[in-house]
Amino acid sequence: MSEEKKSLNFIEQIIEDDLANGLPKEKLRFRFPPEPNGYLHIGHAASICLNFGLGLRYNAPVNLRFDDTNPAKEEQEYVDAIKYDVQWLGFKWDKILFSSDYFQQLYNWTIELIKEGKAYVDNQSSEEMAKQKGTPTQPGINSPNRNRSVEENLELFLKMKNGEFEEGSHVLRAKIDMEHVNMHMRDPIMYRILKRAHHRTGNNWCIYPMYDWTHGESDYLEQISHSICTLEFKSHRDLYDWYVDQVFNETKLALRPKQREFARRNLSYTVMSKRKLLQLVEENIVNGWDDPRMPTISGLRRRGYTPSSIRTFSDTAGISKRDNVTDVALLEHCIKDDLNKTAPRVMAVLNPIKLVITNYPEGKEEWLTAENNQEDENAGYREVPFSRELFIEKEDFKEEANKKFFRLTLGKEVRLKNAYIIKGESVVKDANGEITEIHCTYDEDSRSGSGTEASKRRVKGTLHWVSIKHAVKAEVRLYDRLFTDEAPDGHKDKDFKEFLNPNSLKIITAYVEPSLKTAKILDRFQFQRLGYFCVDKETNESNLVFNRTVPLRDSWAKKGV
RNA sequence: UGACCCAUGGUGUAAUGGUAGCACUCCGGUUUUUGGUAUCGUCAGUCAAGGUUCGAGUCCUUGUGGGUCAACCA
Repeated sequence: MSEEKKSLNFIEQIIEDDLANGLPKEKLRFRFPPEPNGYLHIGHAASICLNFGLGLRYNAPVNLRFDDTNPAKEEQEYVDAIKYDVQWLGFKWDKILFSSDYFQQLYNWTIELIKEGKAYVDNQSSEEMAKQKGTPTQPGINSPNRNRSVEENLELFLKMKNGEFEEGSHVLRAKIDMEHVNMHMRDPIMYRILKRAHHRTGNNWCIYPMYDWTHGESDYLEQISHSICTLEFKSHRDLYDWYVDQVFNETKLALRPKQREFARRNLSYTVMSKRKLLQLVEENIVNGWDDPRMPTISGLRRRGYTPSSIRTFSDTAGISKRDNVTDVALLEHCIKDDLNKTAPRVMAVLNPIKLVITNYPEGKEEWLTAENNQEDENAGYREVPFSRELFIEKEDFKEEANKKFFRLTLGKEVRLKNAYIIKGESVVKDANGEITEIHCTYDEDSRSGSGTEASKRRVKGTLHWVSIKHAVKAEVRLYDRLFTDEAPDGHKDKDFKEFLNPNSLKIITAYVEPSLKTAKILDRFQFQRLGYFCVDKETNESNLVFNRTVPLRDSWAKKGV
């Protein structure tokens, strides 16, 4: 066997270079650092698969670290959901950690920085400070408070910490360079006053460190070798490095973490920003974070996506540094490919019309053997009931049709899947001319698997069906893309909600074979000839609910039009 | 009137100075008791102009296009 040479992505190349330049392999360590202010989505999955994938590849630990420095937005509910999603995706973290674990250490370091004259308290309004900050093309000017004495800074900062000042009245700033070409280096804020309870530290603190002053230091404390984030943090890298430099102590913690950036993953026909997803939830445009139309991990799960399909998608899409919009067709391909191999086949009729087999004895019923999954030889068989009156799909019958219509018409034969060959004979119509029943006859010797000559006859079409007497009613939710535009938030002068698809959810009543009575929440099936479906969490004793994960490819419908 | 990042088929990615490849999508053929799957095939790409080199998608220069940066958010 020749080993396949898999090309490295640019992050792996950076790591390989570092290893080649002397970084010991045992020092490799990664982290996935979500802020617990919302649910994880398919874009996060890219980051999760990247970081945990690196951990697997190099046999290195990966921490799950919650970046929880803003109590105004963060909640325990999100922490729990994120933990669940990461493990559901199939990854194991080394340690579960919180930036808030480092508040005291951060505070201690801050005192040192103030003593070294590298940080100062500023009590100007945010408007004043913004004015002094300059613009990307114009340098800023120094704050009048920039040269407070160390003693005064220490005293003011202590008062900030002790809650003696109002929110917004004072901040602590790093003293770097107001003329720096990088805006982030113009005396960035390190601490602000927030008189709010934190979901973990309660009311212990009323000053909270900012992201930049927390992230690199957390990486450093955890000795993360490669801190991988998205592109918009690129310009934060100078600050990241500056902060790490301030506390770096080779004898205590020898490894200096390295921030590297990759492009976030976008998906066509949806939005990925947490703010916009939150808006969809709060305005009840969708039914919660786990609405099956949402690109969240929980939404995809409820829709019927498997962890493996999401991992395959992330790996296949890859990573790079350029803006991208990945075609949702790739995601759909990944789930279809997975489910094709694993999902049991069943019969369900979504749009029923009655079919009567006139030469089949009234009152007779047979239990026919059906293969669960011809792609999986271990999947076995089940029994499905057959009788004189069945439901088939309305679309599977036409009174008259051309040669390309491989379904039931008057005078022609088709096979009923797992059952008999039938021939269309006549129709019954109501006063409006609508067909209410189709009458047909069956060939008694043609039963599937019976081995008779008649059973081996080839007919052009095969239809799925359910026995009316035995069928189980089920609610089926048919989903379409949430937006009608490939990039709903890619239009400068239009709100993304203008592109909402009014038909993204259609609820119907369907009839399914009785074996489905015992289906459990999250069980996935292929409704033959229709698509993949998954049992919804709202299923109960009296109401069986299915979500359509994705339809089967339909090359007939495409040509049909 | 700045700095930084990016530019390969419709989409996403690979080629580490040496045959532009893979996957998805689209389209067509074969097989099929799912118009599914499988399988075979077609179409389709290096932003532009210069330069270096025996040789450039790759290196250099200039241009063009896109993105990021001025929250007491992360």
